[in-house]
Amino acid sequence: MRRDIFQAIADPTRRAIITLIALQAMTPNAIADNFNTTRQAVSKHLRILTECELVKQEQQGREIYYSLEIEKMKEIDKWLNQFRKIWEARFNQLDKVLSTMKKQKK
Amino acid sequence: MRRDIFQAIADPTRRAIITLIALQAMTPNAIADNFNTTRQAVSKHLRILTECELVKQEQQGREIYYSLEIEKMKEIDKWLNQFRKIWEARFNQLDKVLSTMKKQKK
DNA sequence: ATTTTGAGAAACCAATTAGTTGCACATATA
DNA sequence: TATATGTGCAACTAATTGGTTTCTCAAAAT
Repeated sequence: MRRDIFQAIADPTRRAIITLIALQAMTPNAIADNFNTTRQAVSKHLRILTECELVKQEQQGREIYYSLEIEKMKEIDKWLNQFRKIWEARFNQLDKVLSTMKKQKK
Repeated sequence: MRRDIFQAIADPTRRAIITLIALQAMTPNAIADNFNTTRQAVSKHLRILTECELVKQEQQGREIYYSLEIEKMKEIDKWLNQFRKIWEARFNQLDKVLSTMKKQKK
């Protein structure tokens, strides 16, 4: 069962977890407190996020702190890049149209 | 059945379709030729992509041309923005300062 | 006018998913 | 030492998913 980053962020709960631990590491229990679900369900999400290396863990006594592997998020950004080129090209075209309109106005 | 853009791009075939029609509109049959699957399966993917407004269609005789709604892709970029701030901060080596502060907090 | 082609919709199926409950195990705390 | 707490894992379930096959309909081609 190959885990994929796009599949990982497809679930709204997982996206919320990602946002939650982006700035500070948290334990599964602390994370679960923020959702209307059980700790075990959160644990499963964390496992999926860990499998695709979006999240790293740090054991501290009997607690495990989970935090975001921010570098991995860049992969989405990288995929988006091909489309960014397109929408920037469109914007430049619009820019040309607008400047042409301005010239005609004069 | 609420359609969500993140769920839409979770499937690898759908991501490939998006890339395929990003630059030029294509018919379902033409799209299906590029994959090892039936036209009907592609048709289902296109329905999902249409439902979340990632794709628009243009009828031309009995053919239907599908093309990417590039503006919608910006929503992913918008969501990524919160993390972009973090990785840019990390680039400025601010992360070391922050993690030191967190440890002292404990 | 008949046949071919392009396409969506419905019914069905196997696989996967997100969630639950119950368990085991290690680490704190009394 | 006995108990409470934090966690992961396995088994199970209901819902969803991606795919196929079959059907219908409309537009082109013969």
